[in-house]
Amino acid sequence: MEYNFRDLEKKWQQQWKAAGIYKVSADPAKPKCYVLDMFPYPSGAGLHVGHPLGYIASDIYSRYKRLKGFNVLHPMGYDAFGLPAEQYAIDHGIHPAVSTEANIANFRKQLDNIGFCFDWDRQVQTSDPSYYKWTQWIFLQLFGSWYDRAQRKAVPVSSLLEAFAQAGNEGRVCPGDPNLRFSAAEWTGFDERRQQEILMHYRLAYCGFGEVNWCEALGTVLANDEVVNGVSERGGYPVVKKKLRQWYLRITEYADRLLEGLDRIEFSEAMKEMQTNWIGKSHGAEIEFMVVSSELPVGSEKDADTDKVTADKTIGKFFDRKLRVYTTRPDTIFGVDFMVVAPELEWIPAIVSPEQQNAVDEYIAYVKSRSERERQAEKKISGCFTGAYAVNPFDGRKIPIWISEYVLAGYGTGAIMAVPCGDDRDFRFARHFNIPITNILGDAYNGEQANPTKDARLVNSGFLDGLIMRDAMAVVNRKLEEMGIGTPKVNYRMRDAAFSRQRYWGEPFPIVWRDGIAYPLDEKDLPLELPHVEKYGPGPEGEGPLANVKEWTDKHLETNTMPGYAGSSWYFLRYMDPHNEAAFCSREASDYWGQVDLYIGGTEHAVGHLLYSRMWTKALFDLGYIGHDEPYKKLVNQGMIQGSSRFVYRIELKGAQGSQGVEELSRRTPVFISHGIRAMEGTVEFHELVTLAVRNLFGDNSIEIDSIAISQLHVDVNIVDGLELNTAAFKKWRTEYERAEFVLEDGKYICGTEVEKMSKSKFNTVNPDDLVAKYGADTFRMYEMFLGPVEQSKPWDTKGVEGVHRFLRKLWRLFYDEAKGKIWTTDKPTDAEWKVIYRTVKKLDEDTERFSFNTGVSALMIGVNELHDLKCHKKAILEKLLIIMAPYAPHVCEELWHQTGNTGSILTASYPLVEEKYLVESAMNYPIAINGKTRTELNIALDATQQEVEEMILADETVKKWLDGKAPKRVVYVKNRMINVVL
RNA sequence: GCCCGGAUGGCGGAAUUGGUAGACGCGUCAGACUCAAAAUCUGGUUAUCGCAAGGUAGUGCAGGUUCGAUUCCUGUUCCGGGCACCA
Repeated sequence: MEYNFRDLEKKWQQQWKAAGIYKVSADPAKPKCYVLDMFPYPSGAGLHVGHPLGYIASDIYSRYKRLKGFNVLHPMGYDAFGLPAEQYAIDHGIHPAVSTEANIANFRKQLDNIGFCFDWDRQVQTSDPSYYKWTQWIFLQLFGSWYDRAQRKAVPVSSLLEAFAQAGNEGRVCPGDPNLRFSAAEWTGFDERRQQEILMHYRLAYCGFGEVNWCEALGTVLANDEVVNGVSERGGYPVVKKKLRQWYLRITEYADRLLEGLDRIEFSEAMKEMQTNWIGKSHGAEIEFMVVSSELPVGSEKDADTDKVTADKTIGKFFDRKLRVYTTRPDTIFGVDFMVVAPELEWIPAIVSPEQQNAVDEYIAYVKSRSERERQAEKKISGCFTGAYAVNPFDGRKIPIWISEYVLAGYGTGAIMAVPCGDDRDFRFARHFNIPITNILGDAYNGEQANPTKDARLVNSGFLDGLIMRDAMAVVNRKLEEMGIGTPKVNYRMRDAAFSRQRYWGEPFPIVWRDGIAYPLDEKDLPLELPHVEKYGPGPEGEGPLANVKEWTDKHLETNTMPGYAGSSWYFLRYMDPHNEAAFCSREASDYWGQVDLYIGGTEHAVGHLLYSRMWTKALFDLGYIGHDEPYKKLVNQGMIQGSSRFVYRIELKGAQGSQGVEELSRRTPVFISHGIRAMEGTVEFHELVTLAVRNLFGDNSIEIDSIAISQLHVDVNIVDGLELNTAAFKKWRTEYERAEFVLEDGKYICGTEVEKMSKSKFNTVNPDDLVAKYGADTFRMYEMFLGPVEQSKPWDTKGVEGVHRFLRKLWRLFYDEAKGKIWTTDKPTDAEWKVIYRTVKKLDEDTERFSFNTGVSALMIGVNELHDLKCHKKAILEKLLIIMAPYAPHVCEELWHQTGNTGSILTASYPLVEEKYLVESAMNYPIAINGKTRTELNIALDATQQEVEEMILADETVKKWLDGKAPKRVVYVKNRMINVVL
């Protein structure tokens, strides 16, 4: 009986399906375990070998936990709304719902091939109205709530209405407009419009205005992804910033709780750091400066009594507009040499001097064409003086106000005070524009480099002179507050999340507009279904495609749709109760399943999905809909499987005088040169070699080549073996290469190679289906795990898959022999055999528990090898092996489980317990190092004392040789580890 | 530019807490079986010097801490991911 993986895998997949063995339901008698994958976006390209990496890991863990007696929830679904399907629709006229369905069917087929234990009855699909009904419903909860800073939680907006009517907004700072104050009487006096406007400034989901990438030529808003080098990816048209009405989520209100929550969840330190940096909490001060139109004469600037500047109308005028800056270093205020303001702030024109007008206009136009990324990544320093000055409130010094692209309007107040002696970027800016630098650091500043220290003693700093900078902060802050021109402030780098898209393929907002006021739809009107359209082009004025739908606009429905992350912000809850028509998830279900115990997915979601879903969870918790406020207990980040691209090199020839036909020839007959030959490009040998080869190819010795151009082309990795191109397959790959000729090295065509993102356009994708067909699902699963740690990124290489396949056959041969047939027995195992199996059980248990699947596979290989060496074919031993291996290779283990006379699925077996008595050792081979370098080994009892060890060591020949008659300085003896002799 | 990772033989990787660097697998070399091939089995395989015993170097690079560093610290190079409308 042989290992016929194709038949047995198919057989078990069918039987498992028929038996509904992966169906799971809440069972209070068992401990629960919720294992979740980041659900895929069903792209048209299908699944490539990178996708299943995380799925296999989670599948193994789920099966493992199930064997350990847990009730395991392990669902799967599709994140089905998104831009690619819409773009495909625009290009091909196929409705996104249609292409998405087809893609999902394909994904499902591919996933099923691999033998996952998903409970498909719980599948969710974000684009399904029965699902997005609840996305809309949650949106309405966010719209209907505000964040009460006093209680530190979200509460219904209705609570505001009562409070406002009684006490105005006293004690309820308006997050959207912090300076807003009104009394109860004022509130009741406001009309509906004003009241709604104010409420909007409180809501967790609110409407505001924001800048988008606007492409006039395409008449549409573009994603950052679709903008390359400042122009549209499609067509290369100019892209500018445009202000549009947008929806936002007030995630900034949750900033502190998102930070604190990190202490209670198991994310990697790197992930926590990324989220922490993204939230970017900083302590500092907001300071207000007077703005003046021209320089004040030296010596007249300060009023000695108040330390304030008084206006002198003859030499310049003060503007009404004050300059507010946010700084984390108020202690450096005497070192401020210039101010920098974000170029897009709308009040800039009001302060620009006539002389600077043109320069400023030009600069603003330039910045408008630049993306935020470009602005921050730019190494070249740019900026423009406005002609206006701020006035230092303490010494009256006039400070030039500049605009520069590196300051962003969205952060802090959109303006900074620049202290060149203490900040590197400010320093370089000052140097570049020849702005004089004030030294407030004394010796700590060398004039060559900024010094960002907080520990220097301040000089040139008026009333702060002599103070250590870190101590000076509180002093300045107190003074600023006294003078009423500054307040200590906690700032966050994180901005509110833009929550609307001018697109078709997303969830419609359950919002209707009346007289410019947004009203929520009634819950009973959900879902608000996406209308069917024939055309997917944008609407007028940068609106989404829904603005073209008459029935939609007639009802004054919101024409924006929700972004891709809306559906993924709560899907983990829907899995718990996927068919509930009365609620997004019953409290009973969410209380039972609770947090996701293990979440597996890529780091690319570090600051997007993983923050949004945490916020939604917190909001739902605050409102009492669920009982936990962090969605994920533990997160494991799978590495990205990159593609290993292969290249061929086509040459284009220019003939010398008398060989004009060569160009034509090389156009008609594509000639490819091997990688090693290309590497010689530019040398005389190269030219000669190619000439010779071309003469041979075309049978014409008179050919003279003038110049050779080489173009590098991606070639399908699947027709390359290692680096060697299968030239016959290459000719069949594309009709234009049918007549291709090759210039080989050592008789082979060697391809160039590069590690890149796996993508269809780079022809470096490897389809799991092909591997499963060739080696079986079990081999594929184990091979993906064996590649390396799940967390690590690596380029895909199919090369080692044979080894894993061989291992599975070797396992099979423990049970069946090709010639003899059945060889497994019911004999009683020896101690040595027990030792092997228990050691394997123990190691695999530890490895699986810590997600070290690659070493887990290795442990299984070692176990099987050792059992082979022992010629162990005993059922009692092998059965245990099958159980622990079943999570990794479920099909073959299930088959052998039944072959050895077991009834019932191996899935329901229970995990073997280790009998430690077989593993106890009394001695070990200690490595003996001399000065840290291992020189020999000695077998020493584990309970040996320091003295016994020293005696043994000193008697050893090798040690004696190294000691050379001298006594050792020291003998380091670490029990169970090693012994080091220090000379 | 900013934030976060990573770098170990020809290749993927192992070394879980600072304690034998290279487990396991691929590839490759030699051998066994075979008419032959496949499959399978046995042995070698970091480099270098040496017949060997054994020595020397060695975990991207340069330093440091330590009896001992792939592991900790400082600096640096290259590669990957993210940077707010791809998902």
